[in-house]
Amino acid sequence: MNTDTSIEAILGDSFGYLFEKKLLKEIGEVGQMKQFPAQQTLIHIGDTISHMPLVLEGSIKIMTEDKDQSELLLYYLELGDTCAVTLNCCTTKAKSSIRAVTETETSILFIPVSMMEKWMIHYSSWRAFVLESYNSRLNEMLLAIDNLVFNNLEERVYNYLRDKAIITKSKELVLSHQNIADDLHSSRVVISRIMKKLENNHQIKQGRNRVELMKI
DNA sequence: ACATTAAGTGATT
DNA sequence: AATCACTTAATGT
Repeated sequence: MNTDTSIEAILGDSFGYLFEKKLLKEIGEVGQMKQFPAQQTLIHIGDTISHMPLVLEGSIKIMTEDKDQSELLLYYLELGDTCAVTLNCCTTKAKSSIRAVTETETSILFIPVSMMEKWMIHYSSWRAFVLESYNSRLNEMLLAIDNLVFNNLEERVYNYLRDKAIITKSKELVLSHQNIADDLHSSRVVISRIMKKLENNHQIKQGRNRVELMKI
């Protein structure tokens, strides 16, 4: 899982159908593979980004943060994803406007910005990948905004739990009401009441620091 | 046994 | 829906 040969293997599996062999080889040569445990902050707001991440394993939570440290979840990055906001930061040398935290154990391949500019010019498959990725990130954000504006908190909480279950590939989640409140920019008390409701409607079962989804 | 942290509840805005 | 103040329950030392 951390030898050079398996970087190639993972690359082939995840991106083989996307990129030509020559580009895959360059990615393998230039990319730095790194592993992170769950719940590790990778990018703080205000950080300057020098490398672009390609997610090979696990998932990453992308969120905004305001002055009082309260957060709002924007979207998740999963296998084969890259961060659109980072793409922007890379090309314009701007500072990060988001925070990135690993949600599960994660393997990431870091690619220097200089390389990605070169590839944009020389590989149409790379260009297509970057544009596609930018597009799907934008769509996910639109969904998140839609959810935020048009759904009540109860639906937002349920959607949040469902998404989390999908990402961790488990119906049993380990998290506190406070965690949910932070991600959804709400308060613990309110979440507790909503969770009670969901439990009474047999949509979830819950205990201290754990939630089980009944349907998926 | 005691302290700490998570979750539940009624009242108020 | 948020905040406060307080209770109850679960866990760690």
